[in-house]
Formats: sequence, C-alpha cells, structure tokens
Amino acid sequence: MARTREFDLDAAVNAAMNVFRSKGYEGTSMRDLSEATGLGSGSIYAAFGSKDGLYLAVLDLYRQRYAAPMVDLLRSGNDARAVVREVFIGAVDDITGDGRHLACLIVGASMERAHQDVRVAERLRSTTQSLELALYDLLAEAQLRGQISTDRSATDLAGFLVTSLQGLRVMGAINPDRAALTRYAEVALTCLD
Amino acid sequence: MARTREFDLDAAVNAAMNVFRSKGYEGTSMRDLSEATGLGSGSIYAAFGSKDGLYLAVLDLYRQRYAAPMVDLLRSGNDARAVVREVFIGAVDDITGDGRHLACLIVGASMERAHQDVRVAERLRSTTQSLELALYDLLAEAQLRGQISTDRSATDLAGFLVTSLQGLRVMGAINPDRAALTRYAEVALTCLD
DNA sequence: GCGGTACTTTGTCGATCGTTCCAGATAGCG
DNA sequence: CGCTATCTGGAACGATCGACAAAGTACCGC
Repeated sequence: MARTREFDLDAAVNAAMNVFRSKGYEGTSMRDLSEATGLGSGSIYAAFGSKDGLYLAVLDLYRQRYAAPMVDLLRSGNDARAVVREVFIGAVDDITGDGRHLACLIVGASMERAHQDVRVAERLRSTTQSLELALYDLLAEAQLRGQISTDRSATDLAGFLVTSLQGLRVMGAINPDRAALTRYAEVALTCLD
Repeated sequence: MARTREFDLDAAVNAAMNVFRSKGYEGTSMRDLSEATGLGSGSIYAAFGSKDGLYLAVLDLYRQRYAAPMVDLLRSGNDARAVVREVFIGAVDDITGDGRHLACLIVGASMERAHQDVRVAERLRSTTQSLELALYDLLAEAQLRGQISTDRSATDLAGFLVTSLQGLRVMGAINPDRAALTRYAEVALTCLD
C-alpha cells in the first residue's frame, strides 16, 4: 500500500450537497464544487468519476441523512397522528430553518434531473416509495385500531401526505413563511380525521 | 417605420417555454433556444435582451396561458366544490397529458431560479397569490353559504389547496401515474367537507 | 423607385464549462 | 531510511457558454 486518502469523503459529499441545493445541478460548476469541498478537481474525479457521480453520491447522502430518519420516526411505534404531525413540523422547520435558502434536493432533482438521468429518477422513486410505504404501514395499522378515518384507503392517505410534503417544499421556496406553512400542514393532517 | 418583424413573437416565446420546461433554465443553451424558435441568436437578443429576458417573457406567457384561465374558472360563479375539483383534475391532466415530460414551469422556476433572480421570485409570488386569492374568494363565499366546512379559515384552505397542486406537480414528475394522482387530489378535496 | 431604417443573419468574442493529465507531495512497506 | 504506490492541487484541454458587432435584407414613407 501507499499513501492514504487525506480528506473525509462524507464531509466532501455534504459540502457538495449544500452547493447543489442552493444552485441546482446545471447551475453548479466543478469550480464551485472544488471551492466548497476544498478539493482539487483531480481528487473529485478520482473519488466520484464525474460531476454526475458526485451528484448521485449527494442524492444517496440526502436520503440517508433526511429521508431515512423520517422513515425511522414513522416506524417508531408511537401514535400515528403524533408521528405524522412531527414529520410535517420537522419538514416545515427544515424548509424555513436557515436563511441560506437550501432547496429540497428531492424536489429540485425531480424537476431538473429526473427526466434527464434515469439513475436519478430511480433514486427519487425509491426514496419517495420508502417514505410512502412507511406511512402506509403506520396508517393501515392506525385504521385497524380505529384511531384515524377509514374513509380513504391507507394507500391514498399515504400518497396524499407525501404529495403535501412536496407541495410544502415548493411553497416554502416561493415564500418561506413558517406560520403559513404550518397552517397548511395542519389542514393536510385533517385528512386523518 | 421600417422592416417589420418576421416571426411571431408569441410563438417564439411558446417554443422557448417548452425547452425551458424540459431542460430547466441552466440546462437550456442559447443554441437550444435558437433551434427551438428558429431564430438566430441575434434576433433573440434584439427582441428579449438576454436569456434572462426571454425567461421572464416565458414566465409571463405561462401565467397568461395556464394560471389566468384557472383563475377565471375559479371566478366563474359555479359551485365551489365542482370548480375546485375541475381545477385539480385539469392539473392532473396537464401533468400526465403528453409524454414529453414537460415539467411545471412554476415549480421548476421556484426550485432553480427563485433564489437567484428576484424578478423571477416576484412573478412566482404574484402568480401563486392571484391563484390563492381567487380560491380564497370562492371558498369564503361558499363558507358563508354553508356549502363547505368552516373548520378552517378560507385563507388556510386556499393556501393548502395551492400547496397540494404544487405537490401533485412534483409527484407527477417522479411518477406520472394519473390514477394515483387523481386519488391524491380527491383526498385533498376532502378538506372542504 | 429610392433612401433610410429596422430586423435578420452570420461569425466570433472572451469566459467558463466538464474533464484530463501531470508534476510534486506524502504515507506505508521492506 | 529509501522505494514506490497513491493522493493532491493546479495547469491545460477542446468544447460550448452567453453575448455582441457587422453585414446583408426586406420593408416603409416619400
């Protein structure tokens, strides 16, 4: 063996993620990525192969960092209503959290890259489906226990809730008004009544 | 006066809109726009000043072509429930309509351009607010008449419905399943009950 | 019909794009 | 400690970016 890699790969992907979130895929140049990660372009290409490769790594990190904890929360076994509300409030916090205008990578990727890169599309479908499935399991169970409405199937409710989450991200990008977004989220939650 | 303009300005903006919708702002080059509109880049710069200028013209056309008719429908004086359902079904049709994967310009602009160009942000806010206001007027009236629920304010309901519409656009980009989107829309409409 | 004018076309500008390659630096092994 | 495999940062690549100037063209008022 010889010299080992000096930089923290995860930290680099994380830095790249912030750039992609604020500038989009096409709007981000390799120069931007070099500056954000502190790496030379040679190191980036050695580690990820290409700009696309780095973007895919960013998508994976995003899923692991944001989507996976949300799924874990939904599967924690707590009260369905409380857990779903917590997910929505967490999302609103995330949207309006910092002033750096970090758009949702999932929504951005859906609009900009899903139709161009099939690997991106696959990851998006997989990520949203895992979230939808966790919601479905939670809601189906709650319906059996009579804790939420059975007017709509758990499938439709889960899909609708994911749709609302995506909508909140878009609305937050247009107008990051936390109080308003919270009220919209509350209206969405009434579908469980 | 002198030589008249040879091309149809609206047709050119419309062609540019399709390109922007399928490739995004940064992903679209002046060459793409030249080919789509059939104009030389010189003509484009003479007519719109810059790529940004053309993009703003596209946003205005999009509003006039898609958002304005929606507002007109909401203000047509017909039954609130029926009109709102019609708007949602129309949106789902638009999302899943053609196979050309034309993303919603509003959502795409929100994610990619709103944080970079203040003029884009203004147009987005203005467009969504006109839609929200039309919904508010419709729903407030319907509440007075006892036709829909008064559990939530008309303001919140209107905002929530716009949020749902945006969410449907995102979900449609990830997975253009008309039947599923229609069911999600139906769930959203239950907030009026 | 003719001059003037506005529009169109073409070619090209410097800058920047994503990518590749190289020379120097560095850590592990014998 | 020397060797060498690997990593590093930066220079340089051709291609393409958005933008523009000059030349050609068609139309209007006279």
